Amino acid sequence: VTTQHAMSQRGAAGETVDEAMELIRQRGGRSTKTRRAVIEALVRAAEDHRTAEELAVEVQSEYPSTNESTVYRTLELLEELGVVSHVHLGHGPSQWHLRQTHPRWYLTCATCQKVAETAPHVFADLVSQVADSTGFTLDPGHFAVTGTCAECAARDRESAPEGRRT
Amino acid sequence: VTTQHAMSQRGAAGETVDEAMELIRQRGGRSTKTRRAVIEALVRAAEDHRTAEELAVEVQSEYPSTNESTVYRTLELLEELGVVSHVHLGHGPSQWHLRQTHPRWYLTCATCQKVAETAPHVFADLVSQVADSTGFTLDPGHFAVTGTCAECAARDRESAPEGRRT
DNA sequence: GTATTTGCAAAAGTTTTGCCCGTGA
DNA sequence: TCACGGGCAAAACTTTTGCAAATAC
Repeated sequence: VTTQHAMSQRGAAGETVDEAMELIRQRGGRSTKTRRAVIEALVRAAEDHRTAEELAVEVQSEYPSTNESTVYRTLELLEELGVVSHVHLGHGPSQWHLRQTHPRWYLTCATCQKVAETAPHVFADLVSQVADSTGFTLDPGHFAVTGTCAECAARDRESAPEGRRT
Repeated sequence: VTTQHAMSQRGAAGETVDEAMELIRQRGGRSTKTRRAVIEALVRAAEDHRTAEELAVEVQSEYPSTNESTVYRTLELLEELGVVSHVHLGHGPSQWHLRQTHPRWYLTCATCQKVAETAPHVFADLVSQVADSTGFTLDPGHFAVTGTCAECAARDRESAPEGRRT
């Protein structure tokens, strides 16, 4: 799930953190070590995702008393500020990441749980067609689209061409 | 969320139920009143969705002692048999329905929770492009795609053109 | 100094599991 | 008969909430 061009979110890594803290302050919030540590952990994750629990563990390595509920509250705040987003990749917990400048679609294999991302242009026509026919503006990255990856499809084709599990 | 052509799943309503019970028996399972009642409730739901809890309430009106865990176990069994599917329309509980012969995509408005369905042809190009570029066979109906409906987009445009909530 | 954040503990919401009795074939 | 299914209670898992103590400004 990791790709290239790691942290070109909005300048260098440190900038992202400082800008986020600045946004919090502008909004009347306070700049705390825990909040900064959560953002830093997400910057380190780069193009990867992290669950709230994983972030809590990471933050705790620096500030051991950090509670998971604080991480949840911080993520909620950062999401309101547009700094982070969460995506549902499957049946497990939400996955968090810095908000991307280029939205993407996530595909998860219903059989092996592998996650693939797709280039935005693949969806461009779809987005405009849906907008025209239904008035909906699609927000691609919030729920993954499930499917079956090439390998699992090949394997399934041999054994049981019946039923469908997810 | 209800549309026309109610129960043309595979023949008439009763047939669907009998066929499902037959599948259960073929597999070595037993034909019980509770299992039949769950399928009947889904047939009555037609094109609509039901949560496990809603199904439990409905079944309990006929068999009051029915437990929710039995409904979950029945749904799991029926899903393995390919009779029913569940879809995640948003952050709430799974939504269940008879497996459709025509798969569809669900769009949920992240702001007002409204659910729209789209004609499959809108996604046809997407499905083949994704297959070509990634090898994934998309299974459209398992996770809804979120977005913003026309009304909510209009309302948002007036007040806060900033941030993004979901 | 005081409003905001945090840790802690408990609860909420959905789904799963263990166990033992009841039921279908 | 006897393996399978169901009721019940408890647990698992993720997330939210209330409250008092700690912290930022």
